[in-house]
Amino acid sequence: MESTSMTASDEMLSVRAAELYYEDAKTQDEIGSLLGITRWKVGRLLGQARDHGIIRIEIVHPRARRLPLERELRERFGLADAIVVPNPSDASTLQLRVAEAAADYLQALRPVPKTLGVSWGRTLDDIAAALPEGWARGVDVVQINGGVSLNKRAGTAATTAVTIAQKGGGHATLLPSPAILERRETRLAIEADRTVAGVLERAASASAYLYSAGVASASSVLVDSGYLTPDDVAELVRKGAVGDVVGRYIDANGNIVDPGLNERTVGLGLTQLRAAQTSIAVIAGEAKHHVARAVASSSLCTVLVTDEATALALLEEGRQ
Amino acid sequence: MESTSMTASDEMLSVRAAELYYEDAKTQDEIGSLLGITRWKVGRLLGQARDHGIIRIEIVHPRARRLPLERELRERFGLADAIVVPNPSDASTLQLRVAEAAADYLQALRPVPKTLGVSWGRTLDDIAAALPEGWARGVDVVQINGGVSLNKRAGTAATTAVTIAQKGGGHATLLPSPAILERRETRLAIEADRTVAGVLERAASASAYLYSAGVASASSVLVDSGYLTPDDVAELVRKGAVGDVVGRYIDANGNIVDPGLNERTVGLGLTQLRAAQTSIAVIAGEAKHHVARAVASSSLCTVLVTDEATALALLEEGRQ
DNA sequence: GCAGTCGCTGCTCATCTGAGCAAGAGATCA
DNA sequence: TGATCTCTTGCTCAGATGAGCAGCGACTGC
Repeated sequence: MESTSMTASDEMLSVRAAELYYEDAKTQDEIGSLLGITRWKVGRLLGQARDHGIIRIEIVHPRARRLPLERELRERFGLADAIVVPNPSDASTLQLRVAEAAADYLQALRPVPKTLGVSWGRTLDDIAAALPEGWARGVDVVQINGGVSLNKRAGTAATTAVTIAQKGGGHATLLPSPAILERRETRLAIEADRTVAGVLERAASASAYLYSAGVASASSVLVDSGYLTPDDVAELVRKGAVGDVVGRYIDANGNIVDPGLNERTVGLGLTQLRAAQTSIAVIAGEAKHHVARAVASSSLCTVLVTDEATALALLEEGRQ
Repeated sequence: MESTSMTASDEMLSVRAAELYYEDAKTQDEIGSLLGITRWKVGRLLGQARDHGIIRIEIVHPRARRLPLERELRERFGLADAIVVPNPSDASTLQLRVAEAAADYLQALRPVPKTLGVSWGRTLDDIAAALPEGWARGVDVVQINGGVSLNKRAGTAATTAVTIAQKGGGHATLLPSPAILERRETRLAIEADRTVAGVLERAASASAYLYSAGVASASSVLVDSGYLTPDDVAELVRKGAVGDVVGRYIDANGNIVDPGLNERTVGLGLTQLRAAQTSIAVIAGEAKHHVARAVASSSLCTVLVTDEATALALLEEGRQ
């Protein structure tokens, strides 16, 4: 991306050449004689036109991706991989598109994970639905954070994990515990329980993780599920929370906001998540820009699946 | 533009190939081994992607043109040439862009016209302004329809012609007559006058014409100039008028709407205009779609300079 | 079951295109 | 003015690409 400025006449020639080349499918040679210049000059003009952004090439397809952005994300945040899908004109389908992309990625992931640790939530549901039957041959699934149990959506978390496992030809191991308990001691006690301890152990040794992130707001699933009150969340936000990852609230730097609350939360810890070989975060949408930044910049994930607008927002800051 | 449908898997491959080719600048060979297919298959997938409109290439530049649309216009309406400029995001600059394009075209017109017949109006003013000093060496300009004289913009018509002539190194011949007279006899009398007759003769023998078209509405320049009342125009519209060309109102088929009025109008007749070797109509903007269609489809011009939206509207009807 | 047809595949070959290089045209400075 | 430097230009050459063709398999109708 050179920023060499062009003379006005060269700019006009560039435009004419670009039109003849891309819209009229003429060869550079033909364009040369048409414009009275050599074919090499035409090639250079086209190059300049590309550099100056005069020629815009877009791939219009719901399943398209944005490779240049993916590369930038990888480089900027030191990710192993990044998946960026274009924002659909209809914003309501965005979550679906991203889920599809995540499902695609999961299916193509090599080496195929033996055990996949998953969180739960709306996004994970969508991914589970988007995965095709037989997306893998024998992938076991284990929940990495406590499930929903006390609200209307009871069972959803379980369904998600089971669906992913079934379609992947493996078994699901559920974490039979609330997401957040009222006292630290209770959490220690339940984690000491043989069943729960076994699941957590499995979770800790999973070969890959798949999770999403929530926004720190009153509409969070954790509030919805009754684990937290809107006031609790407001307090967390006051302390700097931008969102939650596997049930744990983090600030813009990816640090735990409320250690006390963290101590009452059941499931894989952020440290374990950070140590993972492969951890896929699926985070998309206007509201999640902040959490996405926190996750990406604090090494909480090795792979980020997101949308173009979020990717641009992440790359915006600190671009010279 | 083939309409061959693709299988879902080929479509996905097309998209991936297009991304790798256009966004990642990989060779078809590399893409082939990456996707596990031969490079020829990659080439074909890219071809299909282009055919299906998955790959959208746009040239982003105020002076850009839309060559494929120009070709379609030429073919559909049997034009000698067509110039289509992209619609700017800021609609207020559209007239300026089109005027620039018309000026460019005029400057590049070969053979260089010895005498150029021009009408007057806002669009012609803009073109005159857009023409660079010395756009031609010795092009004489002659007005082809009666000028504005009785309104605030008096003199504009003259200025337009003079400017074009001066910048082209030639002289301007003005038509010293009102656009529309009150009685047919007066028109005959004034046209019989030696001065006027001489100008009209010159106008009739011009080697090229440049004119715009007006919309049939109360905001027309002819109303503005006091030649017609809003009621007159309303009546014309009732009779089927879509707009005016060199002061003469035509219907959707390019026919004179009111023969009586036509008989009172001074200047080149539509028949003469239709017989011209080169007649350049510059018509752009939402409001002028109907006149543009009438002009293009009734052979009133051999060259049409317009904007993308208008071109699309013209091509829309009767597309199978 | 079998010939005919159609569409896809991989190939050859000619053409197109970009990287890199040497020469020339200006610009700059002493 | 002359020397030097920089930017542009036209070129060579190798690699990339598209057109066209023969072979293959699948499907169809008898």
